[in-house]
Amino acid sequence: MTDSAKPTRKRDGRLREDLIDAGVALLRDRGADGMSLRECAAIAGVSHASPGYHFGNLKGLKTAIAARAFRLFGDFMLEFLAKADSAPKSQILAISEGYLAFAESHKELFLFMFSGQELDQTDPDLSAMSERAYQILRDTCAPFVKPDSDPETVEILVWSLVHGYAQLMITGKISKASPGGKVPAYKFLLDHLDLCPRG
Amino acid sequence: MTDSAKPTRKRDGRLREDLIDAGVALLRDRGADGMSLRECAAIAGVSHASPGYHFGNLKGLKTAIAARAFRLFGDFMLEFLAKADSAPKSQILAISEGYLAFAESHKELFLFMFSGQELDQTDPDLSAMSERAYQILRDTCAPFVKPDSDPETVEILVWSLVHGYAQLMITGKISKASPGGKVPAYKFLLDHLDLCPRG
DNA sequence: TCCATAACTTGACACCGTCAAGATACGAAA
DNA sequence: TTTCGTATCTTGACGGTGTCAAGTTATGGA
Repeated sequence: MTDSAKPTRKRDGRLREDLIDAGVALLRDRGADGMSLRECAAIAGVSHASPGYHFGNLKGLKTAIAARAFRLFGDFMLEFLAKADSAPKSQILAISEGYLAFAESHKELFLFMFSGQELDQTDPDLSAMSERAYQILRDTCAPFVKPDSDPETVEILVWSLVHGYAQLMITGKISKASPGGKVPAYKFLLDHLDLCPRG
Repeated sequence: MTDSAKPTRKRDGRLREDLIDAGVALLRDRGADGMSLRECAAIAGVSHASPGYHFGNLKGLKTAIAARAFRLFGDFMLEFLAKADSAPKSQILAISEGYLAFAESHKELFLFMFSGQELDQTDPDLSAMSERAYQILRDTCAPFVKPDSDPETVEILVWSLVHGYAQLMITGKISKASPGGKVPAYKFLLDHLDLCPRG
């Protein structure tokens, strides 16, 4: 027997991923308001009520899309981390570069994730992927946390700066990029944070 | 004759404000997805197509709501500025307190403004009100801009920190408030910014 | 008095999310 | 091999939504 209640019919569970793919594509092409269960169904080539079966409701599909987005988001940061040297400051810069690269190359997803959409915050996939992303930040900030200090302070400092920069960047409010592009501009900002690794 | 094409009929232009009021109320009570042209019309006591006449389409109403929100947002910052002493650092803290007070007391509006909603960015009201809000930040940051430096650097630093903090605060991601509440916690963060007023 | 027009209504249309009910196909059981 | 249970998907319906066209009403000016 199969070892669990895994889907066994028709598309063998492939449809769920296809529907998320369709949702991501619609999000990219038409924005959050242009995505609908029925349009996703049409793109995936199934009937209009099929997404409802798999995701319960629109909120369910949006939650699945957000989970996928957070996974990709974490992947970006890990990828840049792996390419950087191990000095704490370099690592901070690396996750920031990953953060900004994701925001720029997946603008719609980035806005969607942080736009206060109605999502099912109890969904295990979504919470696992967003926890994972936050843990990457937490780990990278750890060397800067002073022994008897709250880790949250450093985390909020770094997160706020990079997130704010990303938001201003993708909404076009950062007009004049520094010579050398946006990452050098961000690095310049980062130098204004009072951060020093302990020990 | 009247001096322009000002509204002269029936509700004498009061309806437009009533519809925005209704939209703000719906936004507060049911979130962005719970607001509709038809529901606003019902609350204001007019027919379902009346909002379309005044705002063109849903995007138009959302734009008008965002403009109102930015005005209120600026008012908050100005109010806190007026109560603070004139030392540059105190002024920075004051607009930050206004920023955080607005985010906390008008959470739905705050999320709406910065959620990448489809808004008509060419709308004169919206751009005037968001420009005004940004100008308050700009003016307050001015004393910290070094003579041959880009003002944007300080502005992005301050804005990112307070905006990131606000976002984390209202989405419940800042768990343990410092003793004394959230503003002292923010002030503690602010001290980690490498800011010093020029001569 | 008449008229142009702003302000609003009515009615229609396509699209949407959601639900109930039916169809289908496959693994397991006999 | 036949039967059966169930996961998967379809069909059809419902009320709600944005938007448009056309009609109505009221008012200030000619």
